Amino acid sequence: MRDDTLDCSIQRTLDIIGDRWTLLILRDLFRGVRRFSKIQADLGIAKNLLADRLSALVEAEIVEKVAYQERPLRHEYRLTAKGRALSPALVALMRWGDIWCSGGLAPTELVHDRCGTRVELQPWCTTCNEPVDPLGIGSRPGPGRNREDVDV
Amino acid sequence: MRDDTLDCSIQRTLDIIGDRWTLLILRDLFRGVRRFSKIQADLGIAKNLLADRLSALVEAEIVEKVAYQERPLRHEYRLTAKGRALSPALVALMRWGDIWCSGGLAPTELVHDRCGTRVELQPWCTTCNEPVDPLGIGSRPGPGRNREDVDV
DNA sequence: GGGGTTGGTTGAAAATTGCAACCGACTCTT
DNA sequence: AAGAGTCGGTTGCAATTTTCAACCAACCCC
Repeated sequence: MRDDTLDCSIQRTLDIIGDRWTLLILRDLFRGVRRFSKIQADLGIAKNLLADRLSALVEAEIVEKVAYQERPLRHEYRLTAKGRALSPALVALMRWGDIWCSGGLAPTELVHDRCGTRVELQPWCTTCNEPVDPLGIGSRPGPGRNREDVDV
Repeated sequence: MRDDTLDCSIQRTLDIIGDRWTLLILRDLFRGVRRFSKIQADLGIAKNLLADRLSALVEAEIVEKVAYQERPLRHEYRLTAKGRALSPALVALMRWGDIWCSGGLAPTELVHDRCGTRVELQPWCTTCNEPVDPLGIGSRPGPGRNREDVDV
């Protein structure tokens, strides 16, 4: 569990969405809050920052700007497939908050349809076909590793 | 609106770990980089910020400070159970980066130490104690509050 | 005693964020 | 047709955070 200092997907991801507001903006988009003024009021974020973050998200193709009416031309922001793919990360952060910051009382629960109880995200070994303890996870260079230079 | 924001587990979580450095520090701890100077060199973070973040993490009981030698008394930082519970969130962020920021080719793969093969994140039902098909997941307001909601 | 390592602290500059005011295009009311 | 309101911003400035370099204290080894 020690070889990779350099070329890290967590780093790359956090470079894009790892500031104080972006994940909260994405949470609102997931929840269906898609308009500038609604997000701004919901989060209490400064308007200039929200404009910056949204245009960065559009540039990163995580979000797209779509007209929702013509006559006063107005746009809303929608998640792309790339943005929707962040769902597991938000779910994982939400579950952690439920358990460790809300006394275990979830504001919103994800449930197993069949039995009606909570679902978690669990590291899983596809070979052993069983859950993996976090401390039993190691890392190694993957196929996408090509650069050996710049430090994170 | 505002009250929902205050009551959201994602918000609570990001209040604690949602700055630019904290998740990267935790990534290093997961990877076994546990000493102040190693983390500092690895991330390139300013030393005063690293000290601040680490003490905030200790205060939040995500990390604990443990002596690793006596005679020059030195400490290292270790994840607590609460910290280790963030593993799924980090894995989710990493997998997203693998797929969307590295052309689908993971720079680093997570592997099961015991068998050496790849680890994925699996939705897991804590009641049935078995994996859940993503299509079998629903959501509902939890005991922490009821509002109209989310389909993350 | 000199030099090196570890784990920091301090203080000032630079960058980022928060805040309030303003704007343009449009609509709705009177 | 005037005036007020909404939406989605932009601008400029103050306040907060982050960065960077210097310094420090304890301890080790030579």
